[in-house]
Amino acid sequence: MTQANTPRQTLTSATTDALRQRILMGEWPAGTQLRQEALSKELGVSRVPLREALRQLEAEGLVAITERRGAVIAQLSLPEVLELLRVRVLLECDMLLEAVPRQTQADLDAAGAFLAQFEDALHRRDVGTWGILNCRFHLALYQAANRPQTLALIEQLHNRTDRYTRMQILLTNFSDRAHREHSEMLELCRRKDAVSAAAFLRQHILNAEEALEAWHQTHQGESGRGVAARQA
Amino acid sequence: MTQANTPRQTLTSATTDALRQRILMGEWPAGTQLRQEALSKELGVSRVPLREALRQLEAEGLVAITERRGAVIAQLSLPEVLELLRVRVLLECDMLLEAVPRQTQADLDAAGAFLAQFEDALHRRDVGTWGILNCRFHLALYQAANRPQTLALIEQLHNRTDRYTRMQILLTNFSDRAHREHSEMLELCRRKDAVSAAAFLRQHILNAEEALEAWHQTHQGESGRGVAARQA
DNA sequence: TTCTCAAAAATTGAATACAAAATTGCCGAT
DNA sequence: ATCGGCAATTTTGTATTCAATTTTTGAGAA
Repeated sequence: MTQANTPRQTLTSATTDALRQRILMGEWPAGTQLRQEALSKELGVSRVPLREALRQLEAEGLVAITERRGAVIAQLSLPEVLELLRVRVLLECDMLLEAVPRQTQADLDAAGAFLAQFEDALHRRDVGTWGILNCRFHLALYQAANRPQTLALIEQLHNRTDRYTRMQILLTNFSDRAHREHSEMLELCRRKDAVSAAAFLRQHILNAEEALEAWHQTHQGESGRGVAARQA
Repeated sequence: MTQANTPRQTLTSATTDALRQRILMGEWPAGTQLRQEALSKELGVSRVPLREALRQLEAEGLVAITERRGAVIAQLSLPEVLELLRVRVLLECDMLLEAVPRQTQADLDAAGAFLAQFEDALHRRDVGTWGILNCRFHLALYQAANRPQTLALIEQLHNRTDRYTRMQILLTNFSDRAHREHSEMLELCRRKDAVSAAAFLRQHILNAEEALEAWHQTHQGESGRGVAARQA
């Protein structure tokens, strides 16, 4: 469609990106089997680049490959999600502390733009887009810290956890609260109050953590091993 | 050799493990081209599993794949190494604080065993083994925290950074100092002094960071873009 | 009916062969 | 000596084929 004849991007990379996008949009519930034959036919590629893409996504933690049993959408238990959220608290607070003093007007505007789109997706109840914008907003805030490696790590952590926080927020109608917290965080950044912003960010992630834990308490044993049973 | 006829492990996994091991042992300097044809022939596998292995190692940050130019051993600039070391400080200190109160005698003995092997490799000047044992020792200390996901993240960070800290320690003859610091850390864990142990760990990583930075100051412009020119 | 076990079907893993696209290096012309 | 272009190497992608393993199906027995 875009560049049928001259593939500037390798098929493997394009396949990886397409799959990652669709996984992040929540197209498949956790635990879904990804059949090589069916997927490769659907994407219009052969099995070789598809398998390379699956390997890459496995290393990113988005799919799980069991030998001779193929790939499934990665599934995290509640303790595992809590672990990763805790790592996010550590990394993101540290990043924000360094980013705030360096943030230019353009940085703040970029984050603000995501916040606006965010609100829009919220009203349309477009959960997939909502999750992706949530990640983009956070990353935009940390951009000014000028630490690309750490930023990439944080992005991967978001990719692995957003599925769960998103679901939690959808089911508990915490979307308004999350949006208000985001606005408040951006406002603190505008005021160059790095310490308060980091403290707020910490609480923001811990809130999601607690809500996820509480939801799991009341719904335990309802689904399989994983946190999420089905979605969308 | 071990199981020629019945490969319980798939070739892709075996290839990934073998390549990771050799990369961590420092067999190839950073930036080395990995030719698919040559490597697959050397490992006795076809190109398909080799390419899947390279994709996986790319996602782990050990090799870098440029489209249509193939794979090279990953190369980090000094700022990038410093970034990752800083992430390590955050994660490892947090882990150690949680691990120390839960450490059993068996945990401490396991770490101690690595320390002994460590000393041995040091006297043999076996830098590759030294680096791997360094990682194992650290991971053994965090085992009791019972946070497998975080542990896996820390292991990946070690895999990406050890090449550089190892080189720095080799070139500056800091190996004795590193060993003394490790012994001291283990002793603090034995005394259940988590706070001191974490503070010591923090300083331990920051020491490596500073030495790396100082070495780079005096040797700047000597090699290419990366921190390391050649090795072993 | 339900359970168990064996055969069949489906799926994954891997090798090989072949084609196409891009990069690299080399060679000659200006 | 530098620039442009051609050829060789290398990477990338597809198709085909086959082996090994898992999953499903189905028949027979309790």
